Amino acid sequence: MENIAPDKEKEKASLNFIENIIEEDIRNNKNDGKVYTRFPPEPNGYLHIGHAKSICLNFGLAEKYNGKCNLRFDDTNPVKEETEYVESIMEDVHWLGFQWEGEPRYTSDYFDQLYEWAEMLIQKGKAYVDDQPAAVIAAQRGTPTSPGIESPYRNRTPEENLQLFREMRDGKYKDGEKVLRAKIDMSSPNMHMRDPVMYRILHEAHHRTGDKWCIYPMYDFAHGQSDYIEGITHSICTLEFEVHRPLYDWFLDQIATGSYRPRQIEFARLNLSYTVMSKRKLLELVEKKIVKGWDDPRMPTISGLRRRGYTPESIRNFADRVGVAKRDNVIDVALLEHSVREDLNKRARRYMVVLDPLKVVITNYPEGKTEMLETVNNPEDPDDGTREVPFSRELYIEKADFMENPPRKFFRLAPGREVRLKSAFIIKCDEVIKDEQGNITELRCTYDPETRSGTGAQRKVKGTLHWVSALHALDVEVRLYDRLFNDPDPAGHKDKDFKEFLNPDSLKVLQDCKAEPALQAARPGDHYQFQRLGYFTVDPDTTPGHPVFNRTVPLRDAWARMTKKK
RNA sequence: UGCCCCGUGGUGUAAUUGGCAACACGCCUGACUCUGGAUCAGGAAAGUCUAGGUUCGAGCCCUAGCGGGGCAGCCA
Repeated sequence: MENIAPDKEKEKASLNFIENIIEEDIRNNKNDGKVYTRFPPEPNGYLHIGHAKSICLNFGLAEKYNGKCNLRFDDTNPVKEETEYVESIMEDVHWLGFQWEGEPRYTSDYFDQLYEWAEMLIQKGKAYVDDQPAAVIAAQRGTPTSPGIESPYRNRTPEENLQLFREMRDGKYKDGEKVLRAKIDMSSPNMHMRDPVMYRILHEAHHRTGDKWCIYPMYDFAHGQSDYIEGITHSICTLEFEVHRPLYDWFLDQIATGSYRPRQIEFARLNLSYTVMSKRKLLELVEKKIVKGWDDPRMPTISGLRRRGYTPESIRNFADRVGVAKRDNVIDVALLEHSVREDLNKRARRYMVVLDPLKVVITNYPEGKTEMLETVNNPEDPDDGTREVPFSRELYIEKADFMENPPRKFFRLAPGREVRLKSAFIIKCDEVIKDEQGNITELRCTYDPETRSGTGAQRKVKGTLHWVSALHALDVEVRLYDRLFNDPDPAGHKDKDFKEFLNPDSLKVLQDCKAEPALQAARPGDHYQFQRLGYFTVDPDTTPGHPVFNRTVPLRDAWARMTKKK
């Protein structure tokens, strides 16, 4: 009775600060105790791992609290937005494993309503049309440490404002000639309250509304209202919007009729070491052809990670582990890498592929003979069965698995030494063949027929190598990726451009790799572990006669760590 | 020299809301292994930015500093 499972009690995981807020809101029956979130990207670029954190957060919270989550495209700026991006965003959210409530929403769907609210504010004397150019308005806004001054147009009558605003809408003015501003407080300590712009003139076709509008609402006059229209209860965004919150609330107070209010909550965006995360910088990498596209496997975009071989599960686990808080952070890429290894270790089949081949001839093995050896598909998953791999007289092993003068603790092949060939036999190196320049071109070995795998052979050797039968080998291309930047924080240097830290060796293409024949069946998106090397996935560049693999992440490598230390 | 936010091992996140710092990654040992992977066992690593205060007791509360970040788009 005294020691009954105290552990079970502790199992309730601790909550992050947003969950604490939500649970308190539920306890207080705020907004009828409902939880409704949304993921609101602007369709002006591809989603990256930072968005993945936000997606997991918003959709995850909805799931956890039996709520709903919308996907909403925040498309208030037609000059930057495109349908291409809308599509990639939907694909990425789905791929991560989430389904939004109903149809995707668009802020542009609310343009009529927003316009009505704008007229309402004008009539209430809380908004006015300003004729001044942008530079003048900016100057009048003051600075963070000094108050602004009021526009000479600030006290136009509602009637005049209404007429001017309608003329703006009707296309009577050119871009920049007039704006609609909220009449709040030019001396507010919060810059965003100094009569913020609500509408600007933009004679620009919108990807959804076409030419219907030539005035478009600003973010601040659209976001909270969109939340309100959709019944969002918890509007989660990143820290830089913290100072916008009073304005978010101010606009809502102008338009809301009942007691329902969405609540904005800010959290710290994700930063990853050895990469950049801003859309602007990622765009630059794409436009300057430093990478091959948004889905280049070196990019931190969701599409890049997908092509690199990351799984949705691994990214969701990563997002969980990263946590949610308000302090600035830089997550070690090692955590992301750990998340894929963990996932793929359980699921990926093991295959043998030699990246940098060295020929081995088994001199005591009959010429022309082939035997099929059974091997386990995945030792972590006994249900995944076995397959056969062909063995013959001539094989390839990894160049790095042989050394003529091996250091201590080198468990691989060397003159006179023995190793086990995975799922096959123990072989011994008898002779090293070299060309005139002294390069090793071939190894002559003998095998011990008594040591065939699976026969209960008792002999043990320290090393086990992967190998491929030369006769049966499939030629494949393998792309090895490394971090895109050499610096942990490439964007964090005051007077240096982030591109100065590009890693020149971030991509290495190997053309003559030798794979076991079973890999013939590999299809784009399949995940494999190449025995002793790492996890690899099939690239969409694959064509029938030419398989292409991307290395997702290498295996942890104790030997590499040992040698690096020296 | 205004306003807002933040400050816990190398990194990130916790600490039953005031009870004497935990989890994960990374790192180091060792065991095991037909992957130098995985797994298993163990270890080093913060005394919670600083200084005061309240309290029997403070990472949690108060005060003052210090440090980091954000805010002056007709971007989001």
